Amino acid sequence: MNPFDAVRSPEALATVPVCDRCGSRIAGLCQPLDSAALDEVSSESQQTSLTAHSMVFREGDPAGRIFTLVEGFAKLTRLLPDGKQQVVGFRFAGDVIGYTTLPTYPFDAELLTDSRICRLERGQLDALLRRYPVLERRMLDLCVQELTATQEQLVTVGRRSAEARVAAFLLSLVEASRRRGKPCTVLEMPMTRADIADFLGLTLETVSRSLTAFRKRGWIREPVHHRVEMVNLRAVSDLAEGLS
Amino acid sequence: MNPFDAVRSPEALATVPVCDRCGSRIAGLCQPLDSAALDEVSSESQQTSLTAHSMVFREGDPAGRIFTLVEGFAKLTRLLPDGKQQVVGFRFAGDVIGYTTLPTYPFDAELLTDSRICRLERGQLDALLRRYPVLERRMLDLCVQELTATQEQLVTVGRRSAEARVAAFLLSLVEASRRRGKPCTVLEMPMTRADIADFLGLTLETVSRSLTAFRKRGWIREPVHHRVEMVNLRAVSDLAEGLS
DNA sequence: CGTTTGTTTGATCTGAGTCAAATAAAGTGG
DNA sequence: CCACTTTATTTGACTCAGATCAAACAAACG
Repeated sequence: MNPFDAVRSPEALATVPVCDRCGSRIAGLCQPLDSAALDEVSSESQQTSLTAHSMVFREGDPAGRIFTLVEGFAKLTRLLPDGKQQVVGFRFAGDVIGYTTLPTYPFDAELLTDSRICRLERGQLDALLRRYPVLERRMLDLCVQELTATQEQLVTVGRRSAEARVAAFLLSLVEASRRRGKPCTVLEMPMTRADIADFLGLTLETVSRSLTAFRKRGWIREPVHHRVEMVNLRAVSDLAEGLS
Repeated sequence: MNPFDAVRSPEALATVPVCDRCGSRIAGLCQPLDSAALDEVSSESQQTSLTAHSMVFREGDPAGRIFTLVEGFAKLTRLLPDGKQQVVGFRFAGDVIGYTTLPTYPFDAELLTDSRICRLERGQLDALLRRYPVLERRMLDLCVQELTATQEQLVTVGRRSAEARVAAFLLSLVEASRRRGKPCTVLEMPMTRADIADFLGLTLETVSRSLTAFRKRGWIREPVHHRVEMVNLRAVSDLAEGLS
C-alpha cells in the first residue's frame, strides 16, 4: 500500500523472482515484478552482446530505449564545450542505463568491456508502466539512488584531496561489487587512468601517482592489468574519509 | 497516454491551474493537478512562515514530510566527516524540498532568508499519490531534473577554473530567476561567500576575489548587499563556458 | 556602541597541473 | 608468430592557480 515500503524493506528483495534475461535481482528495473510480469518483459526485451568501446547511446540521441547492463562495465560521459570529457558515472552488471524522462539522453554511454545488455523500447516500457504501476515507483527509487550517489560524488570532487578522491573511487568499486553480491577483495577495474581522472576531476598523472603511492604503502596490489586487490581496506577508507 | 508527454510539452503548463497555497505554477509538486485535486492538497497541506537560518530538516531525520518553498531561499548541505560542509544545492521560490524515497533526508535544508513553506505529511502525500498517479510521474520528473542539474554541477566543480565556477554560479542564479518567471538582470543573492565557496568547491577568499574581478571588469554590480546586477551577461557566460 | 559576522585584500606556500620522456602493454597486419 | 604501431602507464622536473594565513574593514545585531 505505502509506496515507500519497497525501499523501507530491502530484505524483502530476497523473495523477489529474478529476471532470467537481465539477471537483475541486484539492481535492475524489473526487480519489483512478479513472475508473470517478468515473463512479459522478457518476451518484449532484446538481449544483445556488444564489444568493448561500443556506444550504447550518445548524448542528445532521442531517448527511445532503456537498457539493463546484464554483464560488463560502462562509463557515462558528458562532453564539455572545450572538448574535454567529464565522466559522470560508471555502471556495473545489474545496473539500469538510459532511463530518463527527458526527450534525449543527457550523456554518452560507452561500454568499457565486452558486455551483454538487455534492451527495451520506450513504447514497450510505457506499456509496462501502464500495466505495472509499481515500475514507475521503481524508476523513481532508482533515480533517487542515483541522485544521492551523484551528490556524494559532488562532495568527493569538491572537497577532497587527490589521494582521498582516488581512495573514494576504489571504495565505490568495492561497494559496487558488494551490491552485485560479490563482496570480494579482488576487483575488476576496466577503466583507464584517464577515465578515473575524468571522473574525479584530476589528471591521469595524478591518478597514476596516487595509485602508485597506495601500492608502495602496501594498501593495494594490481596482480594483472585492470584488476585491483584491496589489501588494506581500512587505510584506504580512512584516507577517503579525510582521517588520513 | 504516454507518460513522457508531460515533459515533452512544457508549453502545456500555461493552462495548468495554479496552487494558491504554493503559488507553484513554476516548478512545484502540484503542477500537473487539476483544480479539484489542488483544493484537496491545499486543504491537507500546512503553510508556515519561518525566519532566516531555520532548519527545514536535518540530514538523517526521518523523511516524514515534503515541502514546497513558497517564498524565500534555502541551501541544502551535507556534513563531511572532517566537519566541513558541502553545499549540494540552493533552492528558490517554487522549488520542492525534501522529496525522497529514502527513509531519511540525505542532507540538511536551511533557510537563507525569511521564507514561507508549504508542508505536506508523508501519509497525506502517499494518499495523494494513490489518488493522483500523475503525481508520481511528477516526482520522477523533478528527480530527473535535479539529477541532471547535479551532474551539471559535477562538471562545473570537477573541470572548471575558479572564475569559471563563480561565473557558472551566477548564471545558475539567472536561470533560477528566469524559471520563477522574473527574467530580470538584478538578482537576489542571499547566500554568503562561504556558502558559494562550499557549493563550488572553493575557498571564500577565492570567491570574493573572483567577484571583485568581475566587478572591476564591469561585468556585474552589487548595488546593495545580497543583490547582484548582471551588467555583461555575455562576458560571464563566455567565461563559464571556458571560452574566455 | 560594542560585538559578532561577513567581506576584502595582501603575502606566502603548496598540491596538483603541465610538459616531457621512458616504459610497458595491447593491438594489427604481413 | 613476430615486427610495428598505437595506446596506456609511470616517473621526473618545473610551474602556477588557488589554498592558507593574516589583517583591515564593513555591515548587521542585540
